[in-house]
Amino acid sequence: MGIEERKERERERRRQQIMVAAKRVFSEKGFSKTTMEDISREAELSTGTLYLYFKNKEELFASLSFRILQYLLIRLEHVTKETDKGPVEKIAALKDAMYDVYEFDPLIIINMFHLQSSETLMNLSPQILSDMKEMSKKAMREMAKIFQEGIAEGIFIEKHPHALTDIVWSMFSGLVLWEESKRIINPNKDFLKPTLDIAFDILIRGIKRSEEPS
Amino acid sequence: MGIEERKERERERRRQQIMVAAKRVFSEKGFSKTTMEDISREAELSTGTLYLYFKNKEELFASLSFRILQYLLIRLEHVTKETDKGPVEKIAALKDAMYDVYEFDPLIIINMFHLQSSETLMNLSPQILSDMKEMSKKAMREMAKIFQEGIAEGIFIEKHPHALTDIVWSMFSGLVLWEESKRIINPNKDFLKPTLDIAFDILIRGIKRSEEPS
DNA sequence: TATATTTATTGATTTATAGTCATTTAATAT
DNA sequence: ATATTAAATGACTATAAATCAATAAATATA
Repeated sequence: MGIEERKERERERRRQQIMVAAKRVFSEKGFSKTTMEDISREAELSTGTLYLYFKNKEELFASLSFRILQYLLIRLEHVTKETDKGPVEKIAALKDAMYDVYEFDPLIIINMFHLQSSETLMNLSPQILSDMKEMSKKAMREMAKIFQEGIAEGIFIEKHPHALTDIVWSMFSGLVLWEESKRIINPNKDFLKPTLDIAFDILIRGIKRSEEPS
Repeated sequence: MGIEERKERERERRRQQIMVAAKRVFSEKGFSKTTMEDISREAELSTGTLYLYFKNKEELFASLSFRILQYLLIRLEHVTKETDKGPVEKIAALKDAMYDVYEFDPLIIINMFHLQSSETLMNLSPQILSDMKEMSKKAMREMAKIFQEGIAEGIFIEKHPHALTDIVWSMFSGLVLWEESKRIINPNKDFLKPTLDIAFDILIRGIKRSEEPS
């Protein structure tokens, strides 16, 4: 029964081949200006074939986002595992992880945030949607750990860790999108890094319990 | 020369008529699922006419966003003018203003944030683009005033007011988008208000100078 | 090895919709 | 009453997503 397995491998290969081509084109042209024909040309396949592996354009794009989220999750798990770091340092590491992921492919990240909408998500197949849901749940849970730890240690004030996670994530995605749209007016200026630093400074100050004499 | 003036008024009327129809359809179906034909049917006009008043679908949508930003600006100006309030209270009022604007038409706001991307903005005519730019600059300047005041009074820590403004705006838009995309998975749960409250609590704590004995 | 069956791929075709433009209709000026 | 200008129309064009009947390739069967 080796044939079935090889076929499965080949199928996965082709899927990856399409994703590699798609990533190239999307990164260069952005989501809406990329056509399925562009991708099929880049992948040296016909348009029809793309639809054998991905339900539609959105789903193909979502698969790329999924890979990036996978990578982010690994980075986050690494951060929470570092036992030598305290919660405050872990939040700084969290920021770095997020920023690194952004830098890895800004355009895919930007578009990912744009497509993170009901209009788009509802076009995905239940399988992919549930995979994405699972992945982001895991990432959020990982981040929440840091806040839980800080609260447990009495370093952070008592707020729902999940709410804090939502805030961090929103702040990050919001800043990425806002700085990107500011760049249209001022193409040379990129304040993402410094603004993100300030945002995290404030966040840490804001959740830290005011030191009291012991 | 009264005819020219009347014509101008009529032209503006028709423009508004289209925008009213567009708002109805966009609010109901979202940006991408709305067709220009839908809007023209709702406005009881032909498709061609829409293009006499708006360069394209994005520009028609942007005009709706523009109106909302205008309304937000008025609210913000009101907040900064309230001399009886301190900077901290003004930030709370800022949050309320933002949330009210969101509640006025959530779908338009959500889509506005989604379309706040280079891909879309570059499709707008220079006129509209520069109007939008001007409007958001004004809104940002208004918000920055609050931070400047707080810093001048020694209540807030010394951070660039414009960076703080960017952070507040990003946090708001990020939360709106994130809570919306969470609603696809959990349609009945809406945590925007409480999470926004927590976010602003943390922000205020984070920018407040720690009280020192005088 | 030759033939049948299954699976993968193709690209021409269908479908949908944004945007255009020649024509018509209405308003105003002469 | 007629000419000119402006506004509106909707059939048409262009583009791109998605489909599907036809074809090619791979595998199983005799």
